[in-house]
Amino acid sequence: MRLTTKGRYAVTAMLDVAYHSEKRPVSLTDIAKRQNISLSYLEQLFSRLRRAGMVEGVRGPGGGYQLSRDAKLINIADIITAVDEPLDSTRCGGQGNCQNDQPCLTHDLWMGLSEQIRLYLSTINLHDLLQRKNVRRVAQRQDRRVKITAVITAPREEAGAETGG
Amino acid sequence: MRLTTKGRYAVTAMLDVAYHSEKRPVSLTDIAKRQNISLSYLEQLFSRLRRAGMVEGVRGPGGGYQLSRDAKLINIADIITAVDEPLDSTRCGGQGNCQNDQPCLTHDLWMGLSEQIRLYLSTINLHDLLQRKNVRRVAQRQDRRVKITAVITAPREEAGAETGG
DNA sequence: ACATATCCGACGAAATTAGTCAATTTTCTA
DNA sequence: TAGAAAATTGACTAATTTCGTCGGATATGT
Repeated sequence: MRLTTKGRYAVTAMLDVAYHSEKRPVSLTDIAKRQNISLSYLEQLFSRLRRAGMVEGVRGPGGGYQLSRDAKLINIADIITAVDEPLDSTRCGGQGNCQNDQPCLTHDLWMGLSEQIRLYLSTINLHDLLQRKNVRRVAQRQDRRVKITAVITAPREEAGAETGG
Repeated sequence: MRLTTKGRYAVTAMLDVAYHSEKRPVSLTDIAKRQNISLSYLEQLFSRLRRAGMVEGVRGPGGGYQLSRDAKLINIADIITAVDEPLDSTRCGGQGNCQNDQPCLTHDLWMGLSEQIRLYLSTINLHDLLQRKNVRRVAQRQDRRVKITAVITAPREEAGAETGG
């Protein structure tokens, strides 16, 4: 279980989808604005998330992504492993070939740690996260800051007060 | 608490010191051979470990490094934080400035995870690790494979069978 | 004196991560 | 049917980190 910013972005984006996709799919453009992640990078991430069966893409205007199953059934560990390359074998992680085809001195230690992390993150699912007060507060702040493109054919409005907080 | 190969190398090297330094200091050259870590990289790591007060360097022939306190009093979390830059502030780790001076959506989640990892690694010290059967077995295998420079003025021996496994 | 070995800092290559760009396909709406 | 919205794909680039090298300086045992 590797921990990189890639995985963190993925979890953040999935949380955004879980929070906003009850009525309609969530476009990556909206996620990009709210979460300050580049659209192109989100495309990469959701390509993997989709192939991992965690989200479904809906094409065309008004489309976007939505969870492919209940938020309670998607835990954080799943999301992270979905977007990170499974290069457990190259590093000391997978097999015990860390030192000339033999396990290195601390092989078991890192295996145990990896398992600990996985266990911890497996206990947390998207639904749980959304219940947390801090998460909801941040999500509401983001919604206020960013005018999304929810109404499809709405006339272009001059959204004032962009710079303010 | 970041987890990189740097930290893994440091823990491995410290474990090597703990295992071998009961009688005399352990030279970085020996660690390099046993653990397959480059001497120059070890110098970097031990520079930090020394400044963190975990090891003491002994100069001159027969010198090397030894633990500065009992192996029971050195835990894994300490070692890793000693060699890794404390760039918690730049990443989402330290303050809550992950998104425009505000905490990002998953800030608390990563803080909690970080704490979990730290707690887990704090419970393991070098002495504990050395008691593990797998660790001892690997250490003994390494000792057989590598002829160390224990005897200072020993005549140079042609150590054969280098390419094999 | 000399060899061993820590100590120190700067440098550079290789690997990995993060992010961009360009193009295609699908689907909705008019 | 045209046009726009949006997913989908893959190659490419930039930035960062890791890993390792080099050249020295200092200390110390024989």
